[in-house]
Amino acid sequence: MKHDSSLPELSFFERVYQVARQIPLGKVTSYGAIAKAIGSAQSARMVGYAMNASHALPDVPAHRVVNRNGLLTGKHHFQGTSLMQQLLENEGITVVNNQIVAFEKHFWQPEIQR
DNA sequence: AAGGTGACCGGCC
DNA sequence: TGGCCGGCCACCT
Repeated sequence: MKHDSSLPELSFFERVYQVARQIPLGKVTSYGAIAKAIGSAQSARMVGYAMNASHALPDVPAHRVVNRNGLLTGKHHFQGTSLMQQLLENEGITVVNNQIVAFEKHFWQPEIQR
């Protein structure tokens, strides 16, 4: 039978964006943490892919997503050579050699989505 | 239309 | 210390 009252499932990308939009100003998280939060812990790579596609979307703070070591691995996907770093520094985060200083202190742990 | 390719991560030498 | 590998899955030829 048709029990089709279920809501349309959000796509993988949409779930990524849903989490990313929650990252508070002045905080950062990692690709892997987002992957885990949407129940797809081993798909960190796809999170990176999704961030790449988030370019045009409003309210997706892609600059607040870095790799597990606090390295700005996505910086080359922003315009200019240091835009990502500057956006972060505007929010009070210090970056040296593409690495966030006191990373743990700024890390924001996404809540598990359900 | 099948296969290569990632803004990754954890595990393993 | 550093490199490789497998897993994941949407895009792009």
